[in-house]
Amino acid sequence: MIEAGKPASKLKSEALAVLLERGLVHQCTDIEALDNTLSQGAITAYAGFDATAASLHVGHLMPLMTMRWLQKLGHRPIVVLGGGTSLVGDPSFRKDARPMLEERQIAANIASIRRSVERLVDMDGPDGALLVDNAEWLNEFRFLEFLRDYGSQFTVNRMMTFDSVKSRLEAQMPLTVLEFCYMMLQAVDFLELSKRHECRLQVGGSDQWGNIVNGVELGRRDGRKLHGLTVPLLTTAGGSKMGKTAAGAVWLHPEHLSPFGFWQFWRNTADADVGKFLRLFTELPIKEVERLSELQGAELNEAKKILATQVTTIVHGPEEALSALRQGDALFAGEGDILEPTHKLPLARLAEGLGLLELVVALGFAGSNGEARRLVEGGAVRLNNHIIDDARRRIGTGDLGANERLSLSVGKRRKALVEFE
RNA sequence: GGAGGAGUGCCCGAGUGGCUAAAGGGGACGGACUGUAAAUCCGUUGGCUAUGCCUACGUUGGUUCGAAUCCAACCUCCUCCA
Repeated sequence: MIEAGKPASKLKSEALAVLLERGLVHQCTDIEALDNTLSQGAITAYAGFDATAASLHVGHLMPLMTMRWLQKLGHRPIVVLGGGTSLVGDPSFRKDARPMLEERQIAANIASIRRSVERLVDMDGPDGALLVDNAEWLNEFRFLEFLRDYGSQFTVNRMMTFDSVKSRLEAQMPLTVLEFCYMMLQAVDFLELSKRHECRLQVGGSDQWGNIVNGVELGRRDGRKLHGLTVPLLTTAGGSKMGKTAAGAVWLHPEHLSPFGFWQFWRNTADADVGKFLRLFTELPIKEVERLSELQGAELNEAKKILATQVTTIVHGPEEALSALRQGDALFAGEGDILEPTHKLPLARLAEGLGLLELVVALGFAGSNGEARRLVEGGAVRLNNHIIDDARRRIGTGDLGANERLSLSVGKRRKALVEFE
């Protein structure tokens, strides 16, 4: 296995050297072969994402950053949104028997996700990044045809050797045919992309390893030399899976999480994670990353601000990042207020009479009235900078400050400026 | 195929008829302390139009004034034997 973050002086390709240096490489099907391929000229690489939600989240950022680096170094990224595979539904939570998504919903999700992807990779021009939906080809297959063309290329014997399958079987857990076949679909994706766009590299999370390897092998049987690369599974210094907060996932789409909220997430990084995150999620030179990581004590806070601003710039753009930085400073330097509205609500709602609890829930700071009530009774909620501990408090037009706004905070870190219009 | 054991809240796990919205721990959130960090300490941790009501201990029925707890069937997992 390759050690992430170690300098890779023996490598011929700049791209691989950078990815290794950044800590974006976990496993590779054949590192030397990939190095050769990358050093011989521009190639096309792809990373696939589920279209089950309307936004990607920070967990998707590592493969996306990998795509971004590859593009920066002259290669062409393809982002595949799994319109076809999402239709089948992720089978791993089978107990819920949740309804499989409808095509219309998936199409809406894809449109929404596209906007985030456009920021991370450059999709302009004939050599720009591509965004494709695997439903394009997966929907076209007919069952018998699929079995004959691809089913014949896979042996159950081989598929059983994959950890994802083996661990299930060893634990005597049920593994449905659907799940079992999922890796075939992903393998076919890789082959199709190879045929259609000369794609030669697939990048994914480490849980995708088996699926990726299957694609590489399917390609080989078709006379194609394909490569697979996985990014590490990212955990925080606290050992938990990264990217979840009280409010849920840290979304990339501004409608799901405001750029300021996004900035705050990075600003609150634990000391121990700062260096790792700067390396993985920013494009600062490694020397600068090292300098920043070595800051001690309270000085590290500056590094955290730089981290937050850099990542926010990549995901939301420089204006949003600067504005978030300013807001953070204003808010935490003193008794400052939020500068820009973070939420908008119709004025009519206020006229109808709006309960404080209702407002806290509407802003996403609590999942239910009960939770909001506990926060209020615990003295965590401030309205216009005054603690309100009366859960029955109602908000009226009299609470509005300048510009029809009011500020509301929950705890020290979650703040909103609500504009009524 | 046979025998036995298990399924509890976000996770782990106690509970074998009323005192159980369910011990304890983890996580998460809030408070204190700090540097918007960590560690530590304290509090909270099903929902609601709320001194009440509803939902919840694998599923569906049953016994009982009363069930997570007893019974039956089913589903799933584990262990041992074949």
